[in-house]
Amino acid sequence: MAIKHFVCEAIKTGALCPGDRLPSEAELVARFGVSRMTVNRALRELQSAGILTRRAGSGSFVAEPRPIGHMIEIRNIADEVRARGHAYRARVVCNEPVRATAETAALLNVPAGTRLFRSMIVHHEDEWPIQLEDRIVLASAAPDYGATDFTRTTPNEYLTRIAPLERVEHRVRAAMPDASTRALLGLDEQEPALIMIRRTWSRGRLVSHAQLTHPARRFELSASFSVPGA
Amino acid sequence: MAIKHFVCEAIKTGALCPGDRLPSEAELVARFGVSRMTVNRALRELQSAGILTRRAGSGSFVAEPRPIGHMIEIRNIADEVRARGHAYRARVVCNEPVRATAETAALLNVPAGTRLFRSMIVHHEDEWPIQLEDRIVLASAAPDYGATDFTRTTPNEYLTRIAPLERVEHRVRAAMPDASTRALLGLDEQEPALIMIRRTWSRGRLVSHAQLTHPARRFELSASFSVPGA
DNA sequence: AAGTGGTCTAGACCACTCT
DNA sequence: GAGTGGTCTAGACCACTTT
Repeated sequence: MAIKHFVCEAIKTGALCPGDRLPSEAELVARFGVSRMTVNRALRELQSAGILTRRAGSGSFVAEPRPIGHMIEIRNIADEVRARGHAYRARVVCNEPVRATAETAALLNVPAGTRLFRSMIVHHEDEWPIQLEDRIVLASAAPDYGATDFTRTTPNEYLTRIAPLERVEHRVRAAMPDASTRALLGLDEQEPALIMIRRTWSRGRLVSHAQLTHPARRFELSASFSVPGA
Repeated sequence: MAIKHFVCEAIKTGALCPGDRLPSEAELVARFGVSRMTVNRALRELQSAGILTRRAGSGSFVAEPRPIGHMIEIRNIADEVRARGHAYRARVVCNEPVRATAETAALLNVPAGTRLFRSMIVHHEDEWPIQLEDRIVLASAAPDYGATDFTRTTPNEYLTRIAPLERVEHRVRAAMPDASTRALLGLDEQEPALIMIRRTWSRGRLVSHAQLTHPARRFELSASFSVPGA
């Protein structure tokens, strides 16, 4: 439908930004020469897709960037910690431009030698390490990644802000961490870790690969959802 | 809206079952005394919610039981194994009626003494144990649970068939398994396990609590989703 | 008071499926 | 060919928000 396409394109190209008001139904009726029911349906469907918010008496607005967390509640770890009433602190072990090696190239599905950033960050809850984040990022998709202060903003926050998130994939497994990981997370020798591989796509490209290692004792991944319509 | 409510109630009460045909739009127009656009919108919204499937020229039908797996792909373990081209086999360690103890009562949020079923099943992929399923089920919600042959159908399959699934919750963590679990899964002493707690609700009640233990080496939980509209 | 979206009506034309 | 859903029109009344 022409109207949905028009609105989606305007959002993609940036002509319409989150919070912006759309033309009213009446204006779109005039502009596209269709009936109001048609305009109304188009906008209603975009609303139910989470792309617009609408308020009777007020107008239709481009929705804020989508909340990812509905399905797998791995949101912003800093917010999560603070929501529990604890202090959040991050220690940036490294954050530097690198060239893709054979292994990292395979992880991001790019040629060896591609410019990447590699960061390792230990996230703390009240001084307790709760996550080691080992991430590689496509430099062309996030040119300022290396200059970002990740004690103030998390990589995930940064990436979702600069690049529209299209797809996320999580894989979770348990493993015994290696010695250096144990040291960074302050783990006992016998303690297993919950490892999540999180890959994100933007503008059709796989842009980031993160390995998130958690002490098993101090972490649980949860997902909960209702069956729609039931 | 009256029509959506009518259809949903008919499905909930069992008057309409998956695969059944609904009255045509014209019939609903006559029955409810509303215009066809109203009927059409109601049915279209139920379709987009995944409750109906519709085919032009043919009719509207109650959709098959919903695919749970979109968000967390823990589907039917038997199908998963077979999809990998391997043989699936289940060993039922126990499956018996029990009364809720203090602990199991707390897990299902029922009074102690409530009638339950308790089953323990080891799922195998080509003779390799890949999951220990330790489950308790509300007997009043699944009266035939104890008489079901779980070498032929999985508990999850059985439960989703007899009770409309309303809500699922998953919690995942890593842990070192105890000795009896190690024995059932054939694990080494040092091997961590990925433990998923899966709780399911039906008709407003928490009906099942399952602890699924997986050898970490042989298992990965994955979830992948696209951002709608992006 | 003017403008907005929310909802509904009565009618129309079409492509498709079923027989 | 009869019946189905897919889509659209032109008009209406309402509750709400904004000014």
